Amino acid sequence: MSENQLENIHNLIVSEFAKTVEMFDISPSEARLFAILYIEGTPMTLDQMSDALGKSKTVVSTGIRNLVDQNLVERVWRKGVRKDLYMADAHLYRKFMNTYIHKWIDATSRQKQSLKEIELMLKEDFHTNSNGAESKEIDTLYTRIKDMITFHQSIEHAFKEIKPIKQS
Amino acid sequence: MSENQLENIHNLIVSEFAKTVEMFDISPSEARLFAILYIEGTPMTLDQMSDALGKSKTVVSTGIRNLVDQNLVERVWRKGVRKDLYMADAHLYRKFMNTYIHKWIDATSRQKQSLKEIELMLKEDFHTNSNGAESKEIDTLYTRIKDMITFHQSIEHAFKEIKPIKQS
DNA sequence: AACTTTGTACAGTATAAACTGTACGTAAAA
DNA sequence: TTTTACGTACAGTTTATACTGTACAAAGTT
Repeated sequence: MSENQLENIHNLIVSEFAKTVEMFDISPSEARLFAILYIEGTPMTLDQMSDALGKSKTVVSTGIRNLVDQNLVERVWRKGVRKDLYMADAHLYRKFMNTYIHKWIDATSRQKQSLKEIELMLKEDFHTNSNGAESKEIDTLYTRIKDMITFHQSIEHAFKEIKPIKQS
Repeated sequence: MSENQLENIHNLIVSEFAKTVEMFDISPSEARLFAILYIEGTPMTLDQMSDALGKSKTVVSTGIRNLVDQNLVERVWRKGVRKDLYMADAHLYRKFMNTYIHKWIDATSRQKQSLKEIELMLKEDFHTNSNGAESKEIDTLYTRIKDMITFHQSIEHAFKEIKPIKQS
């Protein structure tokens, strides 16, 4: 009875935290996998995770690989244990938030660059030869591109403003 | 030839900007719809958008509704025009970034609250009656919940640090 | 060496999301 | 009023995603 109740609470915590992890662009299944692993605290095998997640071992295998690739989970070694063991990284904020911020900054600066290149193309091709109807569209395109670049600069600035916080 | 080239550039810009819009959790199709509308600058009808998007009118209809619901697009009225006209809001940063920040802050504070409630449940149910094996699990759960709450506080703090920027 | 066990690739299946076309209510035009 | 045009609800279809189970390679055990 109390046994069961504790299991319920455990489950509640996992579900709640999985939602948080999902917010960082991680799929529901993998988010829950991470949550299970994180809340467990100790290293787990694929079979244990498969049990806890209620999904096949294949799902866990590929899911774990993605999480490892994203540097959120690491494989640990323990003497005398044959199976692979995995453990969630404890530094939640550092791992999640910093990666997230960098993802935004990278994407936005890359896209800003693309827009600038397109802007150049427009300049080179059309600053001489443009009849009436065309030149009007070209003008609006210029305006739009400028606004979009400003937009990206604002985004970049916003995310750069976030300072990494030291925490466990 | 130059006609066609301009169309190509137009298309490049749309594609590039659609990627940006997708980053704000908007589906690819709706993101492109917004990009088309934004770059066009002038109000468009459903049929025009359907043409430009290359998808059926139904898709545009539902897509536009979602964008309107998210306050990114507004219906405009023009004398003598029978069809509905829609226009993308020009205030990119204000509309996208502020909504996005608030979404994060709302979600994280809500989840933090849930975790605190679960923490209370744990306290009430288990501070007296806990045998050995159980009490160990309860302890780790406490540690985890505390860490998760700290995590949420850091997220909340980070997003609140972003100041809204005034721009077109 | 033969025999187990473990992790993952792959193919097939189930579930979910996106899209199309028809049908219909509503409102403008004749 | 009748007719035409517009927007959207809905059902059906296509396409993408998530998942399962088998099969196999690699490593461990006897």
